[in-house]
Amino acid sequence: MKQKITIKTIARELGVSTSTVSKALKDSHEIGKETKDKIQSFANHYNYKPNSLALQLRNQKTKVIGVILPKIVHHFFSTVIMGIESYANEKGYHIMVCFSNEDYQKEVETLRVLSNGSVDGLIVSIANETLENKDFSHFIDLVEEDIPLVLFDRVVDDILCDKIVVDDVGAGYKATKYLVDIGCKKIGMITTPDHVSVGALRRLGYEKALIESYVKTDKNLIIKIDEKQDIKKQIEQLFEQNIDGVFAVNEIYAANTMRIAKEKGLNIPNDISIIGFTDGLISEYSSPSITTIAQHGFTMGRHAVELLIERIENETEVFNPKKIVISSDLKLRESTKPSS
Amino acid sequence: MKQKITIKTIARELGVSTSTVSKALKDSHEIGKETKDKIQSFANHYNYKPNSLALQLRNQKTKVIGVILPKIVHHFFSTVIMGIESYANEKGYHIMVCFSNEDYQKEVETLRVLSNGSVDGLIVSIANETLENKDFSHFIDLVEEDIPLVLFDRVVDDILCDKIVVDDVGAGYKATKYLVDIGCKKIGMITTPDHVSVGALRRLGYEKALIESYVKTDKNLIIKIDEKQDIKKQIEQLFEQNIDGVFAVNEIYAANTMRIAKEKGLNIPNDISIIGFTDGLISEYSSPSITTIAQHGFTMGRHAVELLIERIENETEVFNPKKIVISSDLKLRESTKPSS
DNA sequence: GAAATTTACGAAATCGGTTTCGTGTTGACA
DNA sequence: TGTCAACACGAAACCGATTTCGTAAATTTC
Repeated sequence: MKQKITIKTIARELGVSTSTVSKALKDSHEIGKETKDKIQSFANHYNYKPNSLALQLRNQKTKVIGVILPKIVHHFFSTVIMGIESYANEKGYHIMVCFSNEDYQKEVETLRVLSNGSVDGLIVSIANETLENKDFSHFIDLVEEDIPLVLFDRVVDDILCDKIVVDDVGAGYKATKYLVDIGCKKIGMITTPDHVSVGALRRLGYEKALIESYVKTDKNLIIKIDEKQDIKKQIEQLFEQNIDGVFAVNEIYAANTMRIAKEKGLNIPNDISIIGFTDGLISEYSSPSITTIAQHGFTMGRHAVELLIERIENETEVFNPKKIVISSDLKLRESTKPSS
Repeated sequence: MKQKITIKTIARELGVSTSTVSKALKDSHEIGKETKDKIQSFANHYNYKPNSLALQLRNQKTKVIGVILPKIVHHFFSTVIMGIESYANEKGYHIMVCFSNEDYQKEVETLRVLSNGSVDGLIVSIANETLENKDFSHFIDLVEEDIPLVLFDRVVDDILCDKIVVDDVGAGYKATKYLVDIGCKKIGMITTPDHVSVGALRRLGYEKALIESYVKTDKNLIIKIDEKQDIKKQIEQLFEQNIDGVFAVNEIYAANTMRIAKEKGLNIPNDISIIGFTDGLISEYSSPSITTIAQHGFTMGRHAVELLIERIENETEVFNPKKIVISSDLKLRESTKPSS
């Protein structure tokens, strides 16, 4: 290993003290011009870089933001990361990305490890298993330790911290309303189990739209996907009923639905209209392309990190959790009839 | 900010020295049972966590691996990250993820910042702009500083470090050969500009397969996509010729090709067979689903981090760069005729 | 020319741990 | 009873920076 050059090396080599070196490198007026020049050119020549660990320890901050996601192979989360990283970088922060893999234990462990000083704050979207357990003590502890925390997308109210969510109810409403407006009479919904808050909220929007339109809501039209089972089989049940519209809470479900519809010989969008969630590559490139709710992941990421950095840098501020709701848009494509 | 509890706090509170506390917490035999119990239960009660920065400074290692990617909204890179994170975690490492956004300047800057001691080593896939510039001095400097570095996917030989690549030539060959075998007579290729090594290598495989099959290679059949221009328009040129097979170097190009073919009223796979690259969600969910080369991103990530950790932990070992080639598979789907 | 000020630098504390080495107290043994 | 080892703990150095404070020497001021 090549000898790393530190302030001490420079001091020894040039016969001055470390304080002098430190000051010279920051162009302090305390140091004479000659000495300064000598030190600076030496440092330059040997490509001296201050050890960031030492600085972090001294300043008691790392300029690192921890990000914990349930998974990454998912267009929405990828875009959120982009948003986080982009603004964080502007502000001189870096991000440390970890995955809970939807696993409670791994989430707890990751939180524990990251909260020992390696990061200045955390941005988290909660794992499915945790939402199911309803055990949020690891987050509550974090908040009590005054470690800045921002939750996004999958959030729970019990945790006192800033939150960024999409307007899930509104999105569900918008999608369903559109299906009603283009003439769908029997609209199915493909969603997650109830414990996943976003699924539940989108369903509320769905029901609200139906009620408003005097369409009878029917429990059999709502499929709650268990991801541990075969997804296609579960969706197929929906087709036993005579549906002419489907609202799915993510693009995988939407794509699967479309595939099944085709296999059954249905024409999209004439026989059945489909709306998905997440404006990802699948929706864009499948054929027909899928009408979808755009979640603006990049914007969410930016807002999340903005709030977090605000908390990190103004610790003194009285705590008063904010909740930012990002509105979502319906992006019309080919899987729905035009509204005319 | 709540008072953070340190070894010093414990020492003061319990009337012992910091060395005693430190030793007691690691169950050293030097400390008497009573004192140990007292200290341990105190630490436990107040939920003491050793400050990781202090440890990192002392041990001169961070247990963090830096990962720099050109972009993330891309199935292949997402899976690589998963692979890296998974094995890194097993080994007690965390990953710090940054993006170059295909930008030379940002790559240089990121490398500079991460190489000041914040990470023990780096895993990088080179930005397009850098490949175009052919300026790799920032990487070469890194290697000279003895900072462990592993390149993957987009690599260059000038940099003396471990590398993980897919068998791009073999993959191009495999895909093209398959198209020939199912009877395609005029096979187009949609690739990247030459400076992107992976594109160039896959093209070599393509040409090799054609030559072997005594098919004339034709420059007009090869489209090099400029991502700054409209992709579809560039691909459409290919259709001015009478092609009956296409090999695209990623799934976006493949999906676009398929879309254009459909618009032109061609039947897939009967009129034209299409093979893509990257076994991502688009290939899986588009219809027809796309036959593709599976790159095994997860495996690549694992191999990369395995090599890196090996380098980090056995610094003394004589340097002798390894290059691991991951073989790729042709995953048959609906966009190609069966080989029968 | 003595006092006051400025200049230019060094010593030492600090961040939060670990680790080496030293030392006072015990107990065992001859 | 004197010697020596074992035991239990503390002092201090160290990792690599920053920063406060102190102080010789040079310069200015009256």
